[in-house]
Amino acid sequence: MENFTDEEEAISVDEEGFPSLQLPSEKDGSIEVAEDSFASDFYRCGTDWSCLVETTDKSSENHSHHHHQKKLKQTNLFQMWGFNKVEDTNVDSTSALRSPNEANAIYNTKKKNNSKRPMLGSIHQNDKENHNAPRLGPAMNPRIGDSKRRACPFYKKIPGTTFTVDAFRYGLIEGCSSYFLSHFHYDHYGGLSKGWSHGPIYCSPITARLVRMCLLVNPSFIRPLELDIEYVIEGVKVVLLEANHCPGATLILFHLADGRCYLHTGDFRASKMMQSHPLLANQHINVLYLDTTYCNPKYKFPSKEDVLEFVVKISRNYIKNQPKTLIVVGAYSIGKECVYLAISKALGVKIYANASRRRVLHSFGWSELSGGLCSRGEDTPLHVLPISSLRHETLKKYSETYKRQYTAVLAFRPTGWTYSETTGNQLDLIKPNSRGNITIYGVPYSEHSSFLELREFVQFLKADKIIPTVNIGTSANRDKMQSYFQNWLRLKDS
DNA sequence: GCGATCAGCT
DNA sequence: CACAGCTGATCGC
Repeated sequence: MENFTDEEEAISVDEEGFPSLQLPSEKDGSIEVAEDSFASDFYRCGTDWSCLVETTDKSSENHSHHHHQKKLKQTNLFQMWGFNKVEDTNVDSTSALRSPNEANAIYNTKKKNNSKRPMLGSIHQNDKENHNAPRLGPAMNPRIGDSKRRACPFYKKIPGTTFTVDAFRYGLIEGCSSYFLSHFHYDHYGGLSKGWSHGPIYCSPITARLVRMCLLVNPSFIRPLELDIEYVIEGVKVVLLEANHCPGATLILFHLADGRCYLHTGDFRASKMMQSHPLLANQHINVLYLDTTYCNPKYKFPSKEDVLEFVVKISRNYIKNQPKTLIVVGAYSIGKECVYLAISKALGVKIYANASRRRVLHSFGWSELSGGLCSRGEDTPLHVLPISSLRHETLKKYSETYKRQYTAVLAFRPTGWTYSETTGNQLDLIKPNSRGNITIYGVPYSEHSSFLELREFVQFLKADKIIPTVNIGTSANRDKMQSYFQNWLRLKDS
């Protein structure tokens, strides 16, 4: 995922998504720092971004620099970049006029699968970066000139190339001739639709199929790349690697002609397998664009295998005690298939999913999964439902349909993580939410790296520079993450 | 009228 | 908390 949640001080940026440089021009009034020199300075520096302060600007960081060093490093840096508090005079004037959204969605029984919605109900309509971070101000959400369109943020652009990653919601990006898509989740493909015409889209074969099937993008723009194969695109060697996230998700490795090497993780869950991958094992990485979703020590969760084992164990127990139990697994779009597949295999039952979901699941070309699907809910006690319907009321209503066959409902909500200080790694401490004959388990089946997995990956890769791509909405978060990276690499080296 | 985008919410 | 959206309202065309 990629989102910004916290508030951010208002910051100004240029049209490239780089923070705008508004240096006090005491020399001659003209700012001579060209955009690319700024960009290259940015990318040249290591994980210690503060080196930019010294090399580029000395005037704006003179006072109180020495005592609060740690705290002010990035603050000063961002100040240097023009990340100053500025008045947000450019507020979208129309937004103030909009009537407040009453959001009174009590019970909407209207059916919604009849329209041309691409896949599991409606899948492309909203935009997380937009609404979760509108107060980022123009910072990471820059707008181009007066228009309402945001500019592509700098960390989605691969320096030294004409490539961007997961940057479809910015219209035509100047200087971008190839658009990479790391995986098929809304917050990454947002902006892609039938009318896309801004350039070729490079992605894995599975993602390519989904882009065509679900978004109806013109196939002439879709360029599937096999995993683990080196392609040369505009003089840059590119390889997609398995990301261990959702089906079709990839890491993207860029080998520039000048020898520089960049790795973009998209969304991923770091694993030991990645460390033995021949293309990563002995590869010096200059810049790592890192999925930092759980880059905080409070996020400790078990391996996928442990969670699957737990889910299977619970399912078996329920069936044993209550043979007439309907098992429901929640899922949104793609991802977490293993949860219901594991139950299906353990209990020897088929998996029911609605037609649109089946279409998507079949498109993976994963025969084990395809073979386990069935199209009639009456034929199996294992159902996949949208995660939004995993609530007591909804499940109760749903089970009414099958009341002849089932007297109880056991539901699993693989929420990525279920936070509980005490639970931690110990799955057995997970308490289900039960009401009547409906039981809902939240299980920490994550498709992002845990804090420790992230640390291990970073220490393995030893990239010169790390650019986090998630939770970067506040300078406090950015500072915190950079200091983790520094510690991880310092302790490892010395 | 349609697709895209918005705020609010989970 | 924050996963990866969902929903209804509104905007631009």
